[in-house]
Amino acid sequence: MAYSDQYIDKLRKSGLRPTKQRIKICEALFNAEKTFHFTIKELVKIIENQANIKVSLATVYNTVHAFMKKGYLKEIPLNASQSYYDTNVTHHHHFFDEEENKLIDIHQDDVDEINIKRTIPGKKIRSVEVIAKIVSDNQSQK
Amino acid sequence: MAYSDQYIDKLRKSGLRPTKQRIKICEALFNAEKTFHFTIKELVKIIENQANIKVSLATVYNTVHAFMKKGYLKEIPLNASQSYYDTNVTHHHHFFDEEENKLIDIHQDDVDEINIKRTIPGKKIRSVEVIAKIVSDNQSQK
DNA sequence: TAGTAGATTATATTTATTCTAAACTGTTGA
DNA sequence: TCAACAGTTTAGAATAAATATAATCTACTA
Ligand SMILES: [Mn+2]
Ligand SMILES: [Mn+2]
Ligand SMILES: [Zn+2]
Ligand SMILES: [Zn+2]
Repeated sequence: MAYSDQYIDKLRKSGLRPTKQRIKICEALFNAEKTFHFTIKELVKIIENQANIKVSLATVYNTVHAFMKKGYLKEIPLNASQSYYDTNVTHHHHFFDEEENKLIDIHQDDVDEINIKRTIPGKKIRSVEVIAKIVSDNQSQK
Repeated sequence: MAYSDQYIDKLRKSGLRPTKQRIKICEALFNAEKTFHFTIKELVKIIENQANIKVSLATVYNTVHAFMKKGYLKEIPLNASQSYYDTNVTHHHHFFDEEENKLIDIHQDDVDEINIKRTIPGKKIRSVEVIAKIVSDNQSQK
């Protein structure tokens, strides 16, 4: 299993023991062709579908938090009651489709440099993220 | 009470009955010199401090939602477990101080126009908001 | 001023997330 | 090789924000 080995390495290098559960979660998150956005509930479903082993909910939460701390996942702020996570950890922005409750990546290059002409004394900016909320365009019917 | 009258008007014009509770909540939200950000828990505290009448938690939630629907409040997306609300309903951006868990307004004029060179077919942009996360700057000691 | 739609309230419920503490397992070094 | 142990998993309990319920109350109007 080439993938497993790769994840075992990744986990070991991160100081995380490569357990069955964590390797399974790595496969669910990082085997995908493309990066994607997910909630914990959705991730649990993905794991169940690819299931040969069972992973408890607490472990899913623990692992997602551990991976965030290591920089393998990002949390996306949305005005929802549940957290959204992103396997794309590069600096980028989002459309949020309010009707379908779906996040769409906007590549950094697709947004002109954001220049904030204001500073807070003693503080520095750690990240700058844009969320553009989108809805159906019904004007374009004519 | 000039303020009360003003809020009674505002509520009536919005099709909301001007109840004692709603007027009280208007006073808590809109008497302030400056706009501000709050959580439900904080709003409940503000009301309690200015208290002459009691307002139940359910009514606070109901009223905040009603005011949002009318455009008197905005919800601010943060990766927190509770919703933040804003009495500043103009288009603006935010610093989020991750250490103090505090939002700071950035006036629209303090951010250069945000140009997104990408569209989603059949969708239009409803809003574009920037969140800049800030942390203590310890490099600047020298 | 009575009737009614709308509003408030205490309380129960829902649901995402975190905590607990017992059982289990990957790692290490003797 | 394997015992020991720190790290991990787990079921289930706890927490807390938010919403639902349904009985009571009240602002409005005719
Ligand atoms: Mn979290
Ligand atoms: Mn809400
Ligand atoms: Zn993304
Ligand atoms: Zn604001």
